[in-house]
Amino acid sequence: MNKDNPRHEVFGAMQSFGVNSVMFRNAIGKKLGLNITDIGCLNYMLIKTKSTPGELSRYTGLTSGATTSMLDRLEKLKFIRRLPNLKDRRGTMIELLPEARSMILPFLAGAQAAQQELLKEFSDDDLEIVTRFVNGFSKSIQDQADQIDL
Amino acid sequence: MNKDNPRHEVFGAMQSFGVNSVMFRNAIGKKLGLNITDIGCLNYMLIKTKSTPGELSRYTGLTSGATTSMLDRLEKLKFIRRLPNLKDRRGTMIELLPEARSMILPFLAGAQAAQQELLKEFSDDDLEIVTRFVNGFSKSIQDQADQIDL
DNA sequence: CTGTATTATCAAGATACTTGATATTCAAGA
DNA sequence: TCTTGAATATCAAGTATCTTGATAATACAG
Repeated sequence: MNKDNPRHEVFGAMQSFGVNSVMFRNAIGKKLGLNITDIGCLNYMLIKTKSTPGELSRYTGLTSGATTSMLDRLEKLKFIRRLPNLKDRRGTMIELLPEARSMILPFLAGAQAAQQELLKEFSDDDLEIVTRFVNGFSKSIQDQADQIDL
Repeated sequence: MNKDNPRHEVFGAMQSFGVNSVMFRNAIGKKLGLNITDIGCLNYMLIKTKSTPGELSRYTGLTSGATTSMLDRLEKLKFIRRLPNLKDRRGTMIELLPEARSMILPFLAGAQAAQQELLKEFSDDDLEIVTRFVNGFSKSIQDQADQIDL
């Protein structure tokens, strides 16, 4: 394992990104007066828009009981709402409310602007390479997570 | 904002990676019988090897009091140890114990193997592009996090 | 249909977190 | 040097959150 080999720097970059992502959402959570669990859930909802308690339970690592009370908090705060799940009458659909989205987006604006600038430094071919790598890397840890859960 | 534009797929890939990272470390934490906070801390320590309570407090989003008791737990479980901070006698250095590392690494092995395979599909030039993009993206959210904290 | 699994919720008890106070040390300036 | 204000980590008390185990409703497989 040669650490001077540029082929290994990319792993470090991915790790740093993971760390910075966490610190980023924690910073937003603190501003909104939310605990770490709740802002983690909202971060996920911001990406997925719709989800279910079961899925959120798997993402957050919480038990189903804790997930219920997390959703109770977020519902009371008008960040999400529960809807009937038409595909499974036992279940519930969780929806991020538009007002919640507009409450969070301002915190992302600066980063998004910087990301648009970053994009200009790369060709379409470049970005195809990046996407392919990141998706591959992402899959490697997703497969491993599934393996561990089995 | 054209969603069919491949220039936007790369953002989705980064988001998915962030989500998968969280689920990955939660899966490992569950196997080790650790709570979400503690596995988050260990994940960070696995990257940094050495840290301080203050730094871990900023990463986890915990207050200093909660950080102290988190470190008490991890110290009792022999995952970390506290050492005197030679550069600041108020402070403490936190060190990941080698035994802890060897306890966690087996869970990463499968993913690391897949990542080595992935690496083969990319040239050095490709990887330089990926690294540059990921670092730039990482910086965009780090800067924004700093901005929010101020 | 019948039995088993899955989904989400609830209540009680266990765990972890926040707040505010404290002691120590640092860093800057008189 | 000596003083002052800030930063480090810890602790104890009170609060918030989480886990566990039980429950009801529905899905799904045989």
